[in-house]
Amino acid sequence: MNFQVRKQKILEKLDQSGVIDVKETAVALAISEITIRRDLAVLAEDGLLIRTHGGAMKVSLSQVPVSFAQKSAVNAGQKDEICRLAAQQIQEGDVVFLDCGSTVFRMCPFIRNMNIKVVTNSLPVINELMGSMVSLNFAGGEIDVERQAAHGKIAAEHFGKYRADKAFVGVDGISLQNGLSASSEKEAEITMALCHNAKAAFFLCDSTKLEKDRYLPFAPLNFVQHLITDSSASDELLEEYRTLGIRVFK
Amino acid sequence: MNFQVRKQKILEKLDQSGVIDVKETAVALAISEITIRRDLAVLAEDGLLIRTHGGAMKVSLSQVPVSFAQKSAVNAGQKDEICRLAAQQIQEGDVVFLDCGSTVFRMCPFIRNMNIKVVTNSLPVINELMGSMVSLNFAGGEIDVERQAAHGKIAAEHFGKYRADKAFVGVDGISLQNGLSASSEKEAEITMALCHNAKAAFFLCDSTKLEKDRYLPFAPLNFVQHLITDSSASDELLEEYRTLGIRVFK
DNA sequence: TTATTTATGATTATTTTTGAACAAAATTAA
DNA sequence: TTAATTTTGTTCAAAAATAATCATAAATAA
Repeated sequence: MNFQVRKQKILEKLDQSGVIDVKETAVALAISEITIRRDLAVLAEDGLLIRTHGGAMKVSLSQVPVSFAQKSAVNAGQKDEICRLAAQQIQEGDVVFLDCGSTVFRMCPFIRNMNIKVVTNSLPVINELMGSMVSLNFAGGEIDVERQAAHGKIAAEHFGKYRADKAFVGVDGISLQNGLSASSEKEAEITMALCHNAKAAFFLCDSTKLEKDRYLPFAPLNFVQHLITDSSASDELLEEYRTLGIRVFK
Repeated sequence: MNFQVRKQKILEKLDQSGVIDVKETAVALAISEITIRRDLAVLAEDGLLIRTHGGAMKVSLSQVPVSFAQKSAVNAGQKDEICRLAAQQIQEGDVVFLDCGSTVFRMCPFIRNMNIKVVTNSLPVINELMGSMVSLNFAGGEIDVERQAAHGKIAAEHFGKYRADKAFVGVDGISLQNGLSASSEKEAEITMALCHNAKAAFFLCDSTKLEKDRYLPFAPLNFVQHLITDSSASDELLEEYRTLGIRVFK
């Protein structure tokens, strides 16, 4: 086994477990420890890993986290439908707020080539739009690892510093009776911040979330101006929303 | 069997397994090793494969990673040395500012398992530390795609909202005569913002940047309290920095 | 045909890679 | 802290691979 093969195996193992051990690796690759050490020295010099006593640790260079991409694949068909509609509302030159939901994340492919400015608290959105035509602005603050987004007072305040033409927010729950509801205070706070500082707010809501209430109601239905949903939504129900003055896209 | 036929077989085998071995190939093609070597030399010359000691590998296997990772891998050995020293200055519970340079990025693996709070304007740092023990806070603002970081007034102000125990910033240039200098105003602005709001500022500077001036001087040398460099730095030079009251780590 | 070029193989010197031994350095345990 | 253990760096030797050189066989041209 030559160096090239060993290099592959070492990096592969490192990528899986994060750290490796000289002894274990020597046994695994059936080669002497001194050779493993020399290999690690070369790889460390190339910046592919960081040498530690007795082994090495990885420099994970995965720019786009995987977990979020997987989650956003749930109900992909319906979400894409909604996102296409949402993207159609955007015009060149717009300043757009995007929230950190998995639905809104899927708007990215549809707006990549638009000459617009996006302000968002979502790291996946930033990562996804990096290198696109879109000019980016991130709402700073404490990072919520699970949601991969900035939350809290500072993040909410950030949106207050800008004035957007349009805000696009995902909806956790909406009902005729109780209006908007969220599964966490963090979500609700950011949603309100986005909407207050945008000329128009578009609520993205796939049909499974219509007439669903979450534990925290945070805004009455008349707060909603534009609602975007998918083709599976019941027309009778949407008509009821329309009679309340909400513009519904489907 | 002529060269054309052998070439086909060699490339085919290489495509299947990724790497090949001179001896095996010689046996497989029933031809001498020296001829195989000559074949490989020709193919390597044409860029169809990469010659290794004892064989060859596919071109795709030797491909380098993405842009920021590439940059952070330059002088990786020296940078890691510096970063290890830098990480040793951090204590559990600290609030730490990290800037967006490629040197500071390499601190990440050393602080992953620390119970600290990191405030940074660097997206790679956030991505790298996501899912670690570290609590994260991103300095929002306009995103500079090239640097993969937030810059400008808003980002600088963000650091002003917090008080850090320690700030770690990369140095573009430093000299006894002209102090600190940067290659862009953006860099300088963020550096100053970090340092002003931290109890102690550590300047990370590999030995190649010592006594180098960049086009924009932005702070005198007495602004520097702590300087961290690598073992290649000249002791006589560092002594001069020390006599000026700077604490030098090496 | 013969002369010339080209491809291949064998031999040997050189270089590269690998492993072993042991002192130095770093880490861990006491 | 000091002592014990582990890991690493260094030096050297063996093994493997390569490059250089020359010789032979095959293909090509005159």
